[in-house]
This record gives sequence, structure tokens and C-alpha cells, in this order.
Amino acid sequence: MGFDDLCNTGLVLGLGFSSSTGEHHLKSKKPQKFEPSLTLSLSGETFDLVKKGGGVVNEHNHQSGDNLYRQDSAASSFSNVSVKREREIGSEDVEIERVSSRVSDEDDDGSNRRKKLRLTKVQSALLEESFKQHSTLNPKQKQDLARELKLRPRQVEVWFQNRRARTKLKQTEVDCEFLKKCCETLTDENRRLQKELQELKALKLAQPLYMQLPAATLTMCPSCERIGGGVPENAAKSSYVMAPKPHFYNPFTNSSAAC
DNA sequence: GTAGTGAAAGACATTACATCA
DNA sequence: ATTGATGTAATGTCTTTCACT
Repeated sequence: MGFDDLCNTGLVLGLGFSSSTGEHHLKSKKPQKFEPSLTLSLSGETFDLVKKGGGVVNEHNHQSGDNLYRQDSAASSFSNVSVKREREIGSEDVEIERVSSRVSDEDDDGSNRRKKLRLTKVQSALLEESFKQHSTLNPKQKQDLARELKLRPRQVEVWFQNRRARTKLKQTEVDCEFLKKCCETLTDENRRLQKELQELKALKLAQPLYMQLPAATLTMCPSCERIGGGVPENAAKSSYVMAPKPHFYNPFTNSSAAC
């Protein structure tokens, strides 16, 4: 993100990453090995299956991955979105997710609190590692990772979504800090220029008319771009020095706009 | 060629649970 | 033991993209 990007047409935060690798394109469209299916079922008949797997989610990942896998299914809610997911995920997941329902969330006490999985350090580390390589996953990668971590593909997907969001948030904070600094610098610059303008105006008023050089006699120093009088001795005598030509301060290239 | 449509996936906002000080 | 803050898994909705008709 260059400074110019910020300043041309309003502030554009260059958030995010330049391109998502087109995986989006790869993954979709072609039906996967399973056929789309829409299943409506009462939760009753499958409730037992789910409940057996679902204990306290947080017992804390020391349990077998298999258990983890099922627990979260029990914890997850089932909605119309699941129809979509059934297409996306592997067939084994379909079975598990299909039987999930809001009703099945209910604990023994009848409350349907959402159970929340805590990922183990190993799982988190592997996910992080994978995220470093690519911030989005294609279905194959997702499946493989899920299998490796003994999580549902949906959980891997969610983790990546949340991870991307956190990354973006962090970047936004960084950008925000950067813009604040820019703002401060520009304010200072503006103050300085205002002051300089005041001084010049005062000087101009104080000078006799003949002293005021026509513009054509002014010369510009090529190195520092200061404008001085056409005649060296005049310039030497005159304390008045024009400010550099107006330009937008670029903190990337200039430490100060002053010459 | 193009408009309409549906599926898939990601972004985003929000909720809710777990943990810690 | 309680409580508020924080982190984050999970959910719901919206938007975008693409393939198909």
C-alpha cells in the first residue's frame, strides 16, 4: 500500500490479501462424488446417536478425536444452512451433520446450550501452520486437514474464516495507527506552512515596493528547490526564501517536507 | 451474446461459551 | 464465589463468482 493510494481518492486501506488463489473457482461447480441430497427428518430417531457422542465438549480434547468429532456435531446447530453443507462436505460428515438438530443440542437438563470446542495446542499449531501456507483451503485440503486433526471439515473451515477475520482486524489496527501518524505529521506540516505563510505576508508588507521582485527574476535552486532572488547579492541580502513548492508530504520518502 | 438462476464459498456481524484476572 | 473482560468457536446473513440454461 503506497502512500499515494491513501491520498488520491480518499483513504483506501489496502486490507486483506491481494488474491485468493482462485481456489474458489476450483472447488465449486462440479458436483463432488456425492450427490446433493435434501433430508428432512425428525430429530427423535437420531437423537440417541448424537447424544451418545456428545459429552461435555471441553473435557478437554483429551478424549479421542472420534469423540470430539461427534461432540461437536451434537453441539452444532442444524439449520437450513446444513442443506448447503451436505453438498460440500464428505459423506461421513453428511451422516453426522444430517442427524444434528437444534433439539439434539439439549443437555440432560433440557437447556440447549451451545457446547464449545476448544482446540488442542497441537490442533491449533497445525492449523496455524496450514494457514501460513494458504489462508484459504480448497475442499481437498480441508478434508485432509480435518482428517488429520480429527475435526469436521466444517470446523476447519470455520477456523480459517475466523483466522482470516483476525488477521484482517490486526491489519486494520496497524493501518489505523499508520494513518494516525500520517495525520499528525500532516497537521504539523500544515501548521508549519501556515506559519511560514504568515511570515511571508508580513515580510511582503514590510518591504518597499521596489524590493518586491517580479516573479521572472526569481530563480530556483535545483537541489533544494528553494526560490531566491535573481541576483546573488540580492539573494544574499534578502532573508526571504520561498518555501519548497507545494507538494504532498510523503512519509515514505521524506522525513520532513522542509528542505 | 446475454439475462436469469442456483450453487458454492467467503466476508462480515453477531452470539455464546470458556477462561482468566 | 462472583464478576467483568477477553478470546474464539460457531451461527446467520449477505455478497460475489461461476456455470448452466
